[in-house]
Amino acid sequence: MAYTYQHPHPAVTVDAVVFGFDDADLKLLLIQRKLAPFKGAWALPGGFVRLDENLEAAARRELTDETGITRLYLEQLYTFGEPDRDPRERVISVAYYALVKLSDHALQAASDAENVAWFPVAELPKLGFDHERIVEVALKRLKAKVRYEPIGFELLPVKFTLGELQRLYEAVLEQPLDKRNFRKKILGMELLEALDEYQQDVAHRAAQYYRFNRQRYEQLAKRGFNFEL
Amino acid sequence: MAYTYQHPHPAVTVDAVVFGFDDADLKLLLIQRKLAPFKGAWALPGGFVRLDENLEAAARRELTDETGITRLYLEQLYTFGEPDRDPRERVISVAYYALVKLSDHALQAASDAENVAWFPVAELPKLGFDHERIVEVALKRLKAKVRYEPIGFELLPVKFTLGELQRLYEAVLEQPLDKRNFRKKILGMELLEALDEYQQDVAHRAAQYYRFNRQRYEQLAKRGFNFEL
DNA sequence: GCGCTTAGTGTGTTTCTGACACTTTCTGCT
DNA sequence: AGCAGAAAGTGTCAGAAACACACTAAGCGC
Repeated sequence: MAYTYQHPHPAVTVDAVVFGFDDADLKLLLIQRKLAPFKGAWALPGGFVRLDENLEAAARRELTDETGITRLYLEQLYTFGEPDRDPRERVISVAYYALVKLSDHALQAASDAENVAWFPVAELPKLGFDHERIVEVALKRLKAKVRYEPIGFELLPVKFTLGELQRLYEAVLEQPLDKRNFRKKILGMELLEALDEYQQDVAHRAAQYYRFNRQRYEQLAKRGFNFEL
Repeated sequence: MAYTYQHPHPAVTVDAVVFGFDDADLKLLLIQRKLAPFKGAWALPGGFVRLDENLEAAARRELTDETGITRLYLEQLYTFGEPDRDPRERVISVAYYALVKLSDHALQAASDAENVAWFPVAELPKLGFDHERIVEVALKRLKAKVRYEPIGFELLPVKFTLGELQRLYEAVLEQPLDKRNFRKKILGMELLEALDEYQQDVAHRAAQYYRFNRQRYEQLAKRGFNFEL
């Protein structure tokens, strides 16, 4: 079947930069390409947009198909459209970045016969297309956004300790934070609920679990409150 | 001439939200459509991306063609791709926002037989397509960005007074600012050069002119300085 | 020379930021 | 039993930044 137009049309794809966090490193989800171009190379999950779906739906669909991931925070990142970024034809890619709770989506290997793996962002392999550039932009955006919107919680399980939260911020911001100041600030916002629950089976004093109260955040945000770290 | 593909391709356009400032209001540049759909309605300048040009080049070309504007600050805003946003066919629009010095591009009417006009952002006409949504996103972005990057200067002439600068910020942020604190803060950054030049022919004390020192800003930015207002 | 208009200027208070070190609790090893 | 190791949890002080606030200076028109 063929599709004909009076003017030339570029192809449009979505690509997703999917971040996860494993209590030490910020990680990125990549797939190994089965087809040319860049056959065998690692690349961002993504694919062509269908004519009847919007861009975000396309990103979600591709992620589910290629990696099995379903629940995630997804936000549009930037659109990459250099004429030569794909050797086959003119392809414009609308990139998204996503944050997932690694605990939810354990290390399921390949879902679709494709090779899928998490890489620490500090040790990424060479990527196909202009995907290294896309990752760079995504990291910059994540780093900026995590400071003024409470999106860090999307990378943690529902219940987490303040230590885990701090390590997450340190990994994303690539700088150490002072424990006392960090706790003072984050608890002072009154967005976290302390649970009557503590770590089990740890070889040191057990930390208390907390939960992010999104409802409360949204109420405060309406009244002009700004998350800031 | 016809173009044929094996898979359906959407059309891709660029649209630009062009802001200007006239010493009182933030303004937006619109064109009146000559053709269906939305014939006669006001809309954002924009058009189809050619296959051999990148997205930003397409935005610049359309702006020059439709409005005659050449020198401007241009940055990608967001990509809009709801399946039904254009009644003709599936059209994905990569939106840009631009800041221009109104003084440079005086009220040249129509350059291309098209009707072009500046509207105060508070008094926009109904717009075609989903362009009202695009403007909304652009305003939000401008409001956020103007606080932590020195882009406000793009809306002013090279030489400006501190009063003009303050009025610009007040217009963009939609809130009054304290004159003494504003001056203290902006001068404290040492990004403005005071010129030996004063207003002429004003019916009150003449204000001194200043100039934004971009070089200095870039040097400081490299060393970790953050503009913030 | 008086009235109108905008430019230009400093201080004190409060709030926020950032540096900094010890005690508590739990496990595992001897 | 007790000691070593590891991370949790906790408060204060000093300097910096934010914010509120009101008068004098200069130029023009009448």
